[in-house]
Amino acid sequence: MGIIRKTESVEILLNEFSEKSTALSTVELIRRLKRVLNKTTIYRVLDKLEDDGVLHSFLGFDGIKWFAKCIACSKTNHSDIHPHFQCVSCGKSECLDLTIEIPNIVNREVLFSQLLIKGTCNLCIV
Amino acid sequence: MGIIRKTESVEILLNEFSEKSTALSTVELIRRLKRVLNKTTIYRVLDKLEDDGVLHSFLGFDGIKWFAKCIACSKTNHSDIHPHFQCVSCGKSECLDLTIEIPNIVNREVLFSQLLIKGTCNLCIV
DNA sequence: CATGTTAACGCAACAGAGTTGCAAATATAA
DNA sequence: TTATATTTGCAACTCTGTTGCGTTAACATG
Repeated sequence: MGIIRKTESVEILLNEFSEKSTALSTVELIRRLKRVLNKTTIYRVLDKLEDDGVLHSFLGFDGIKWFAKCIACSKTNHSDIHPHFQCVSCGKSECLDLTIEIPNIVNREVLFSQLLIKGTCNLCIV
Repeated sequence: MGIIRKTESVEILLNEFSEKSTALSTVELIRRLKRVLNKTTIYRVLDKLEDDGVLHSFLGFDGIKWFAKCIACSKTNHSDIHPHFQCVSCGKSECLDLTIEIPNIVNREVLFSQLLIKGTCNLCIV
């Protein structure tokens, strides 16, 4: 896979991620762009952007897929092993600038890990 | 919610978890028990067992829900904050007997966290 | 600039996990 | 044993995500 052509769809989607640095769910993107892009296109472009190391993805607590900009990833190495935070109040997800260390586990080879933290975000704490 | 009656459905489902201590996915349980229990019943009983602190759940990398026995949970306090491991080869998930410390995050209140580790399990490492 | 090739798109239909409403069955208390 | 309230099965549905295919458009080449 990988991005080959610079199409309008790619531009539109990348534009959504350029403004804020919070993560966006597929559901939210489909809702926002339903007048402009077909949902199939959205899913396909997101997958390609992830393959290219432009975006990374994770699953929220509800099983919905979220995407966010990659900071130091390449096509071959997705190095965004940071935790993600999901707010129980407003539902927003965001990347956390933290490094977590995954301990070695006996008899098992660790390939990847995902830490998802549920809580209340800075805007929802009254 | 919570378990009120000791029904046959509850017994059948608990029996599935009594033999081994690995986690079971809803999909696997529905497949195993399709002759005996309706899938709606399976979902409902699993939810109740979780509410009662008998089982706990987590989402696998594919977004499918997994359940496993609780060790030290009560109705009001689900204390199974341990990592879960999912094998990329055989697909099995299991609880890891590790304690991970979630760092405090500025301006955010942490309520719950889930660490999911993807890798190769002891049986699939050749 | 015109044209051919091939990737990307839109649409519709589909797939799979999980939910809901309701009538029938069953556990439990009286 | 009977009354009552919970639980179950069924069917239909919701929602996220995927697939096949004909059409559109990006881009390289001449």
